[in-house]
Amino acid sequence: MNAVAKPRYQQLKEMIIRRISDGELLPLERVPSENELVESMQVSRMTANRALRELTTEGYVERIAGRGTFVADFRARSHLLEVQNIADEITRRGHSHRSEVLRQSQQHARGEIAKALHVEQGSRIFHLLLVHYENGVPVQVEDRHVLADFAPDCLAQDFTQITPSAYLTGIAPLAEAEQVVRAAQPNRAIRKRLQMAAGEPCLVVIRRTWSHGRAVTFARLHHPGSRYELSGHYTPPGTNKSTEELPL
Amino acid sequence: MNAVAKPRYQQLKEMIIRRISDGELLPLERVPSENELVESMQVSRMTANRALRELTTEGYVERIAGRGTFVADFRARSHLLEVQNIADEITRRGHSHRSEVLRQSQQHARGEIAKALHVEQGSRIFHLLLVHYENGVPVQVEDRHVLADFAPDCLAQDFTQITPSAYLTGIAPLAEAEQVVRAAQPNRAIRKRLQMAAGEPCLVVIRRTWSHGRAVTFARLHHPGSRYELSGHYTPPGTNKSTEELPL
DNA sequence: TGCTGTAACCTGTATATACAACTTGGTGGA
DNA sequence: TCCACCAAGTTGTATATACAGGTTACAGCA
Repeated sequence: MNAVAKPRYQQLKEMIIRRISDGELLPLERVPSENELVESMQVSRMTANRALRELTTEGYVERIAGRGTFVADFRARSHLLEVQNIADEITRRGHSHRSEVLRQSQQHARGEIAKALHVEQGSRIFHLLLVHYENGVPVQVEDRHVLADFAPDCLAQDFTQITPSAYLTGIAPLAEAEQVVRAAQPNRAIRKRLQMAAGEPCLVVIRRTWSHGRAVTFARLHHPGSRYELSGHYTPPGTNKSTEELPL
Repeated sequence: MNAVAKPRYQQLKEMIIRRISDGELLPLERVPSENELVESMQVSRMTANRALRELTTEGYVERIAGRGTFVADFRARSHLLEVQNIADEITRRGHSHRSEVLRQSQQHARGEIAKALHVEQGSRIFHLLLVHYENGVPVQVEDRHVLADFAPDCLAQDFTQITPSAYLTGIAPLAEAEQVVRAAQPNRAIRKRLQMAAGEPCLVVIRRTWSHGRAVTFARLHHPGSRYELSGHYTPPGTNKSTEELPL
């Protein structure tokens, strides 16, 4: 039952990973040098070296001789034409996922939304607005509308615990999806939510999903262009070729 | 132009990887201990430790405190119902692929072969017999028949450089494949080629491939049951579920 | 002003040493 | 015979030290 003390170098690694996951250390930001860790953490330089070296091979940081150690810049990658749960996608990369709910309200469908969901103007729908974070860095603003009578308990959900995508999949199988991908300049609100630099474009995915023959949800997903990409997967019938690994 | 000397620990790693890839060190066999490397390679124990430690995380060896370091046992895994080039599959795992050509001759189709390829008894076909090695360990005996008029220059190919699968794919797209998987006891010749223990079963894949509406090749692939498995991939329409990671 | 050299700091590698914990085989006593 | 104990060998971790080589900023000189 006694928890044996974890090795010192492992503690250092976990401490740094935590600071990255919490967003305290942002991509490209400087990580304490070996000598700084020697002083602040009371370890030998070789122990600090091992911790940082392993974090390098694990992809958390990058090291440049003569300059220092920096949080690795990651570029998220998703699969074109596959319905993805962003939380799964992020954890599959070994990163931490967190989401923030900005809006979770009932509305009446208007204009574009009503048209996309094939419902009458004024029909009851739920509006969700979330920001998804990968290792503390925002990677997606999810702006989603859901047919109210498809998911009546939508307002009672805690979407920091389960993503809307996972929640909706749990209600009924999502049989068909249509998505459009485009690049666009974000408005000020989106740019702020994604902590994007001025002039940086968004990758926008617009997705409509059908269940039991009904369009049930319509989502606009904004991703920061510098940190996200989609890759395509093409399988000719009977062969095993694919177009993975698209160039950036 | 001057090649700077590689680090000592890197030289050690490459030396050990080479001995594994050459088949000089077989799976589960003992690798020199740190202290033995200190003596034989004239390095400090910490350097030997780093080399062996990194080989562990890279999957080449396994270490057991108090016992020693051993070449990792690998169990090859292929995808069910996907036409695979075994050389690609092996190199994708980071292992080295080598193949040995045991037979490359012209024959006349008889019985089962003629029937499988939908040709008349006595039609000209080529017969290929190869053994594929992963890190020096045999993992597949490929017994293949190819329609002669589909691949007229088949006898001129060097199949140690390009696998029959890759060569045939290069001639024409393989549009359709049918495969049957079964477990069977190998005959003496197969057992010897695969260096299998007595009583160990084979996983046998029997594959027929069509191109341009014609069955062009028929292959029997024998794998040692203890070192090879297939995993299945199932994707319901419109969703993203899969049955990867089948239990052994 | 512009350039050069240098000091300070950084990572990368290598060694010697030390102790802890685990495994195995053998020795010796009950 | 059986069991307890110990010695030897192994990996795992931690430290102190040393030197090589890259980068940056700044002082000082032309």
